[in-house]
Amino acid sequence: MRMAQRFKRVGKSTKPIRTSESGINDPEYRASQRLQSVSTVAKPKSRETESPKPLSLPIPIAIRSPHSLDEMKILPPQFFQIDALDLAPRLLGKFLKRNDVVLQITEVEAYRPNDSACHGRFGITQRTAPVFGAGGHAYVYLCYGLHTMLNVVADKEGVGAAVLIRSCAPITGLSTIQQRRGQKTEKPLLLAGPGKVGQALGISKEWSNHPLYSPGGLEILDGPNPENIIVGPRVGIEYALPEDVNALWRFAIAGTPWISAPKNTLRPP
DNA sequence: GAAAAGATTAAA
DNA sequence: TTAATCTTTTCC
Repeated sequence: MRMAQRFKRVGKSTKPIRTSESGINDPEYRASQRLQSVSTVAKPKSRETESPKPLSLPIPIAIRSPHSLDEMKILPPQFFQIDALDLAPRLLGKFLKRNDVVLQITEVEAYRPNDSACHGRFGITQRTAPVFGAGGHAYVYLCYGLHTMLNVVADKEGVGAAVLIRSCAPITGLSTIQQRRGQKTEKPLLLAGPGKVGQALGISKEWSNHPLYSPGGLEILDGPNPENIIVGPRVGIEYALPEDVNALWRFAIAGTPWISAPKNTLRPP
């Protein structure tokens, strides 16, 4: 029943992704992004025999060397204080860190003001207050009475916007992740899905409003920008207005196996 | 106060 | 396909 509804509406819109206008104002941060960013321009097709699918995201240097993990920089508050639609794709490739566990963000969704799918649509309540706070905090809530969902609050204070972390790739602390998840696998079953991310990080709604830019607890560290991104309509929001259901506000790293279901609604922008 | 529904998951 | 499970929001 719900499955049928879920697949009924697949976004056919060709509306281009909104690109950053205001962007990040900190010049120092911009410089560092330039240095480490990988080209986002699609490579020209040299041969027709080439595989149509892009290869998996290259393994970040940080994965191989714990030493370089120590040098990874925590992202400043201003990184998050932009439109959720700009922030969402920028979070791809970044790292979530809690003690020994480090996850790389592979799939996200943007939720914004005047968005009938956003939890902020009823205004400030006890649960949603962090969504209206300054960008860079966590918004954590319980879904279906079972699952802990982690969002990154976006934009300025007073704006109700956030980015849902839907999937991650495990980087360090695999055994801790497996223990918390109750799964011994290393396959995407381990971390592809928003409830799984919250469980793997061992967080509860008590973590809502936690600052992600402060050392200690749960942090977001800088990471490489993905080569290519795929987009699609958001998942599980059939109750929303059609224009919001159809908006292509779900983003994922192209080629990564760490993507939640349904995958067939994602495609190049 | 009661009731419905939910940004889901794993197992059958 | 369905049960699990409980908080939030709405409606009477």
